[in-house]
Amino acid sequence: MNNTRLSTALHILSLLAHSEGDLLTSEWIAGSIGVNPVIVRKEMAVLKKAGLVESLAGKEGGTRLAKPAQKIKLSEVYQAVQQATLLGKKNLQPNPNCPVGKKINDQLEALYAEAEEKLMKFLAKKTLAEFSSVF
Amino acid sequence: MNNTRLSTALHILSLLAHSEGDLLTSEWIAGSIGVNPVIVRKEMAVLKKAGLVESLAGKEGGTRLAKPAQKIKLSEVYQAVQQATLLGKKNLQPNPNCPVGKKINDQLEALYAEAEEKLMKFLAKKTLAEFSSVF
DNA sequence: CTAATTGTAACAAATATTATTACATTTAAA
DNA sequence: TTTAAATGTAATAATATTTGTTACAATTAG
Repeated sequence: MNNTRLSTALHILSLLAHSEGDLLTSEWIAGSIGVNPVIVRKEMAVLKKAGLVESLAGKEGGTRLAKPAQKIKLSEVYQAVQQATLLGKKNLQPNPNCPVGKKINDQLEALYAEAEEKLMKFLAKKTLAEFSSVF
Repeated sequence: MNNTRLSTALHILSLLAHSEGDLLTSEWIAGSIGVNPVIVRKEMAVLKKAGLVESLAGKEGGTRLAKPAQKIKLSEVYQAVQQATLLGKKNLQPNPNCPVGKKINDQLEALYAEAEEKLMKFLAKKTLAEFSSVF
């Protein structure tokens, strides 16, 4: 995760959690994060697909949480934005004629999956409500 | 971690764990991984700094583990190769005039640090010996 | 109607990662 | 003592990923 996707998503969701159900525009949110509004809208598309937010188009439109902040687990947020695996890419071209090369990726996959599972359990214990309660 | 650094490091270390203390050359290791020998030597420099391997220069030179595979924890390997934080970068330019923007990075930092700590405890329970026992 | 907004595609710019070349240095062995 | 085989590392190039931008169609309240 050498990117800002999770940070951006949590920032967006924290703002929405504090908006009391009011619709916030991508432009307004972008101003708080310090990024381009299109970045926000793209991230919104991802959060929307995951059922975390809902948007209304058109004048006076905007976005709000699709369910209470108490019911949004941080694991859901992570899974929505996640692309690459937590611990990295596997090896791309291991040599199948080498006993290690032949099996390394299975072994890495197992390790990485287990690590990710542990992380999910950790994040599942935390809610957006808790995370954003300090603001 | 959208890179292959940990995978490469674990591949290298697994080969060394199976070499019975024999010195392996970066060229040979590179052939098993399927990357350029210089990539291996660069990663070696990192593992060496962490005290996990030792190298001998010159003809008939190469690299071997600096301590038994039973004593190398995967958390040590992770910490040696890690650059970015586990869950990503913080927001770069949050708006300090916004209550959320002002504190978001502290909050993200706390969350990310906790997640990383959990991961370290998980990886500290695993050794290179276990990881490479299947080869 | 009109103005404000979302949604998204297409493209550009910036950054990060991986690969390559080159060569100085080291060292065993012929 | 010379040579060949290594490491170590700097410099640079090539790729891939991430982030930013522009443009515009579609939607909708007023």
